Amino acid sequence: MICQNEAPLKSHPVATGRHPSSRLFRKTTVAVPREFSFQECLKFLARSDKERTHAVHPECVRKLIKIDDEPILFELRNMRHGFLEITFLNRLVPASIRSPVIEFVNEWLDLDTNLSPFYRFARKNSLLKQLTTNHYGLRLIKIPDLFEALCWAILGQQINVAFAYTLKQRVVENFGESFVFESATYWRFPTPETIAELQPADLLNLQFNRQKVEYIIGLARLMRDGNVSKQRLLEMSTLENAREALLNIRGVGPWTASYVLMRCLGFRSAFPIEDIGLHNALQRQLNLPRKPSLEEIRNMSAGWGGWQAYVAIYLYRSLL
DNA sequence: ATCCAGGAGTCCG
DNA sequence: CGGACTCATGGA
Repeated sequence: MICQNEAPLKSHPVATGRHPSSRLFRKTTVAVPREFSFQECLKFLARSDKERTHAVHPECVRKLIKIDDEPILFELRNMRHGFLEITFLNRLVPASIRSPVIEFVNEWLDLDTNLSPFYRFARKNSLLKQLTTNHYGLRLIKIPDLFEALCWAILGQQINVAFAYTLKQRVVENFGESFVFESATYWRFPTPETIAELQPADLLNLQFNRQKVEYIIGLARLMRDGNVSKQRLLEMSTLENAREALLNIRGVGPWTASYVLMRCLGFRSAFPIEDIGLHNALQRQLNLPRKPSLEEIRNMSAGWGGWQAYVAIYLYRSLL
């Protein structure tokens, strides 16, 4: 019931008002690329029932974002025939908001990437062949918010993922911004400005250890003060330069840097090779008696044709 | 109970 | 520079 349309709606985009400049939209559409499966993306997004920065339902996903300092709650669903439908739930929006939302969706689900070369490449490699067959159409699902991506990686260091989601849920519900719609609450990850002002005890109470508290508050201050920004990282010409900049952040080591290069900054050749979850996934996919060594993985991944980040996402997916 | 978990910083030689 | 130690708690 949550995902049903409330009222009959005209074909998209639904506009009101007489003048083009004042048109308001309730819905819009996004074209999807080849090699795309909305259900595979939903499955990935639904990994944890403790995730609060989006809400997955059987046929759709809802997310709260902010555009021009305005909260925008939208719903994404499959339309078939190569389109996704975006419904603006909390208000009608002008084109000046519709465009950035479409842009956000494109980035979130990595819709601008042509996966045909990857899928052709994968046919020649038994591991990649089985991953792309089993999870056809899965995209590199991003965490577009740099602060959220870095915090999520830091939270995930050296603890099991289930507990990491518990910690993330607590941070979001204690310090994030929320919006209530139809008696459900939707959340945004807290801003650096908010976290930068916290006392260590605020996070220790949520069962963070002292290291993570120090890392996350320090990171929040760096970002609040403009010393670290997504734009600056994206302006760096190469993966190596962005990686160096990330490694300068206290609490960000090789794994976290690669993870964020992949999940937030969209570098398709980034690969968090130290990731225990990926080691387990590789062991299972390759039927190995033990986890592969770093050197074995380095050798394998060197042959993944610049699609390492996609391989990582498909490997994570294989664990669900 | 015991071991592991989608690591990173520090210290030591 | 490479290796050992510490952090610190939930899940299985």
